[in-house]
Amino acid sequence: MVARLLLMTTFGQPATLRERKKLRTRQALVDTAISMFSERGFDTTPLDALLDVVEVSRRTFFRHFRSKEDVALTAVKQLWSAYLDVLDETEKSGALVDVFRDAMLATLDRMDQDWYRRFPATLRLIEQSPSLNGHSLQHCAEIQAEVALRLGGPHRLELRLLIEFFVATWRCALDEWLPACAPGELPECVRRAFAAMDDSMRLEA
Amino acid sequence: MVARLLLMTTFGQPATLRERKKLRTRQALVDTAISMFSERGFDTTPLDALLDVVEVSRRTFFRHFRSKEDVALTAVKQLWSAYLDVLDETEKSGALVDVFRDAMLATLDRMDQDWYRRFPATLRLIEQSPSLNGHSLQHCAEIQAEVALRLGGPHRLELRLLIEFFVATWRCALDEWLPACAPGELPECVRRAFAAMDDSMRLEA
DNA sequence: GTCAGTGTGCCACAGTGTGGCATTTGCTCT
DNA sequence: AGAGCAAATGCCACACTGTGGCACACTGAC
Repeated sequence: MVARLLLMTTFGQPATLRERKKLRTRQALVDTAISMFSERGFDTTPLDALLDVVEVSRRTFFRHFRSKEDVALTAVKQLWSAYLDVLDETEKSGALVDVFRDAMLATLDRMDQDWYRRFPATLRLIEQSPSLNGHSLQHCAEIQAEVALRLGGPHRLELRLLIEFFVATWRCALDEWLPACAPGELPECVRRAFAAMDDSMRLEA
Repeated sequence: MVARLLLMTTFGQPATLRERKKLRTRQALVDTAISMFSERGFDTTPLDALLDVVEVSRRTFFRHFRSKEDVALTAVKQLWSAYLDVLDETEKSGALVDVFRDAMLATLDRMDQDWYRRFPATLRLIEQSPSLNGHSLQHCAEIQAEVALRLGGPHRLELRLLIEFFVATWRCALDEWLPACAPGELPECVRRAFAAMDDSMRLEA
């Protein structure tokens, strides 16, 4: 059992037929969701419409995803999950801001082409739907707590602040990137945003 | 008509009986909501339970508040509304971070005793319920956009960053304050958090 | 082949939020 | 004071999301 789990997580393909089938329906749900929500709007597309297309019962959907928002935000969650992985592998030395920034750049480098197709669409959905925005922000908060844990507990005020600043800067970078959404330009947007942090603290009225 | 509106907004008491009555039921909803949610939990308290106690129909409730979360977050919204007022009255000079911080200190000084009773309870509700947390974060985002508007448009990357940092710092200050929640200590928490901003940027691994 | 485990479908239900329409209640003008 | 008007409210029905219970089907192990 342990060996099979390792097989699944190390290479992309799960060993058993059952698990592959499960992943197929999951993937179908994610893909169809993104495309239907993008076309008809998130709030104005009932979940049942998605389920009819994918031919999956509501009960099954909610065994795969916690909510309608959850399936729409899959790309975002994948990014942060990968980010935590990168952070675990990174040896931290020097300024923590740079560690956070470089880990994000490394993460962006890892994401595949399929992700770069879904992620901008997801950002547009978030922009358009308050409900998605709320869930997205809340997920960011959970990630922040996770990052704080990995760096020695949330007790230090300065550390908590820095992590908040990091995520805030990342969101600003996304806003700069969103209009064009050229995959190659995202790292540059991230670098620009992080470079602007110091100046922003010194802004005069 | 205009005169009456001015009367209402300038002094706390609206002129007409109708408007006072409206405010009474609104206030009853807010008070009862905070107390019921605090006692029985936000997610585990059906809206109908609240409506039965206040003796208000669902239809009426949703003419006063946009959602169940909305009524629970009244204290938070009051704070930010007052903050925007203070910001409008303030003449901005010197470092913008200080302007933001001082405006918040001035706002805290303005809030009345009733607010200081409800606000900590609201924070605990937010901490406990993911749904409330999401709505609260989204409201913060709306306020950020509003602040950016009042300072010359959201186009400047540095300005957007600074506003994000300000709100993030405020949230950290709240986290420091939350355990004790002594009204007099909140300004001190705010000052400490803002004082820690620079150090946080220089944190080493 | 049998049997356990698990993913799934179906049904019913609770809870939130909205639209339409009638009713009441406060306000205004004569 | 009384009639008319506008606003607030109540009531009913409905759409949508999310959950619990139970039965069925399929996969994998013995």
